[in-house]
Amino acid sequence: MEVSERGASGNEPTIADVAEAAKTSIRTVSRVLNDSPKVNEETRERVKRAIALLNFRPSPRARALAMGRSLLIGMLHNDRNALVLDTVQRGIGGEATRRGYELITHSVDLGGDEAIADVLAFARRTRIDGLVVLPPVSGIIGLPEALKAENIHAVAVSAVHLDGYPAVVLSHERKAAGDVAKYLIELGHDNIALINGPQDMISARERRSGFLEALDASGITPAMEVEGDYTLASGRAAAEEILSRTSLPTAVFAANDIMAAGVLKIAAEKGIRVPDDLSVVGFDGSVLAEMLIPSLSTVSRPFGKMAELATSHLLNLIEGKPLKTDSPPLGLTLLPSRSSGPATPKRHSEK
Amino acid sequence: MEVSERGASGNEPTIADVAEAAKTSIRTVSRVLNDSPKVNEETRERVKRAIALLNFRPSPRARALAMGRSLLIGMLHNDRNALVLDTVQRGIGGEATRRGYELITHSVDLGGDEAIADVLAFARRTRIDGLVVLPPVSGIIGLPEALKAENIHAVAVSAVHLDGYPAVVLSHERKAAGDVAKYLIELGHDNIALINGPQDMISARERRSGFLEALDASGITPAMEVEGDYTLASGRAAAEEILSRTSLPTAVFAANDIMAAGVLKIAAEKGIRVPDDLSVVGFDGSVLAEMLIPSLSTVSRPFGKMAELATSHLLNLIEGKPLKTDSPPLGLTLLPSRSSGPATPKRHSEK
DNA sequence: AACACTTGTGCCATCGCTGGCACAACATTT
DNA sequence: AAATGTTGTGCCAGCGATGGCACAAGTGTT
Repeated sequence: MEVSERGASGNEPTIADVAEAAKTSIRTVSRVLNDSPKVNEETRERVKRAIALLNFRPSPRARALAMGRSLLIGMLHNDRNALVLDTVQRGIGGEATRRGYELITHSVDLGGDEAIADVLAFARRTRIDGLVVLPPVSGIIGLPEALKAENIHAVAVSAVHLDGYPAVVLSHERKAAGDVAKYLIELGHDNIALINGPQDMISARERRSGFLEALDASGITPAMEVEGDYTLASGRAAAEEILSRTSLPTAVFAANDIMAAGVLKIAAEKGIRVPDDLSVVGFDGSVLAEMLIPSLSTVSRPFGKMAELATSHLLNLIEGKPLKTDSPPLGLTLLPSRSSGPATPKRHSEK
Repeated sequence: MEVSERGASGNEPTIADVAEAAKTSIRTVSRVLNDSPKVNEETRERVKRAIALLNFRPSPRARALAMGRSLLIGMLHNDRNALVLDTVQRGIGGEATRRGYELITHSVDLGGDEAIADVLAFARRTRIDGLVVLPPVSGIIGLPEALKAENIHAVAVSAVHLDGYPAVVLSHERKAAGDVAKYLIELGHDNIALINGPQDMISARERRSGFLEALDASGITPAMEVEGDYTLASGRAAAEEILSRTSLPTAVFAANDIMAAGVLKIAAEKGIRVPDDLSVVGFDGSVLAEMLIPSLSTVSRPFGKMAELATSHLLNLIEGKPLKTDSPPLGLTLLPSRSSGPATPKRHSEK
């Protein structure tokens, strides 16, 4: 009776109210909520009607406390430019919600040993059940071990397989970068400059070596290599360096779209026509690509799908279900656009 | 004793372990955790040492259950504000964490009546203590009333005061749009086209009327107005329409940076030089602005600060503290760049 | 010396749910 | 007819914290 009074007092209905309304016990209602098979069909229906009638939703906090889990997962990211964050967050959040979890995001400042401590503090404070680790955070060395030591489930998205994580959703950036090289070679380019990403990041190294290997397979040596840090300023600086020489390359591959944007800017300033005098290809497939002039040829990555897949793995891990990592790897796609074209002989060329 | 055994078994320490280690009661430890004044200084120190020794962190779930709150706040995002998501999330998350809350994100699809139902379902499901509502979601009509009916605290960020929300952090977009108009007028422009945002959105209406009022104050009538929907495609379409006429405007004001990017693209295609033949100004101050060619003149908004302020208000509301809405409104800043310049007489002009 | 405060502390119930176990009711085997 | 499943159901004890209340000890008042 006290129970019914509480329920009627304007607060949220509780499982006890449902039990009373369905004329059964709290335990049975709980079984219905958790899809336990040991419930009579008729009883189950009665309970479901009561739930619908009262518009009852179980308290996640109480469930979490009783189950010894938080029903919360975390996501680690670092994307100051936020070109993909929304998409990724939708992917993770959607899958999490579907399976009864909620998402807490945490942005990590890279660099320094503090990053790991920061992540651990976040995980302990929130008591999340698991963590989806996105690039470039997944590249932090020692993080999977630190997480394992604290018994925190984690699944990573990365360009290469990472030891330490129980599951990694791979983004075959090496291959995709090779595809870019082949594409440029087919267009007749053999005088190609690279603007690499920071080489302490795994994905940046992959993009570089994939590109170089493909060049090498055609017997081509890059005209020049410059390292940037994925920012616009570094793309501009690299382009200044590359485009100030007397002998210009006919193509530039920048390891991300933002640096490619820098190249386009410098080329425009110097009166170098893209793609007539210079082909430019980026990497990321970000929303930026089609906003640039000319539209940037780039490689699109299915971030959303990858994030969703990683989340699915993570939840299986948390719930002790088999990981089924047999799903085919998601491919990256070269999206040729207006910033790249056939190589043409130039005034400056030796030949 | 059972308690200590449990504590020693490798699990997280609980408040009972701390109480035992500090040779006091659970209740007193709880008081220390909650900064209750009724604790002897010496006892408090002893408890604090025990907490540090055991590396104890109270379980948010258990606290939440006992306090009848979730200690969670929600944030609604949408792909329309994808470019600022990271900044906004940092602002909200930082303030929330500082005050003992965590942030749960939820993406909302605009359009349709489902949006409101979706938000309510999210709020009920998660039992969040409050909601920070950002544009464009804050523009949904009827949302504050729906939230109030469900007793969900909410604070909005918006371009205009919104009835229904107990607190609104204002972004003076009307004034800022007026500043853009004055800026263009000072540069000598009097033949100006507008690409407005979708007029069912409050901020888009504010930007439009602020701009038009300032033009009017100088006795200028816009050469043309086209409505877009804040996407690149709509910016392109609008630009096609505006720049295909025989008499070109000398300046275009696009209601957001993405549409302005579309204008730059069409202008480039048509051989219209920016800023020599045409000045272009956007709105948002997004990362995009400096990546475009030429760098886009735009209006920057302090999203991060606004989000943080909104969060602070929200938490005060939740905790029953006074709202102190006396803080000075945060200003938007016109950032002139390379895409705008003095008006010059043109071949096509009548004059 | 008796009374009323103030200050600090601890016991117990409670938040809303799940897990373990007992057990009633009925069907199936020996 | 007794022994043994098989289902479905309910009771009770947690999960880890907070809130209300009682109360011991120290201080100040008549």
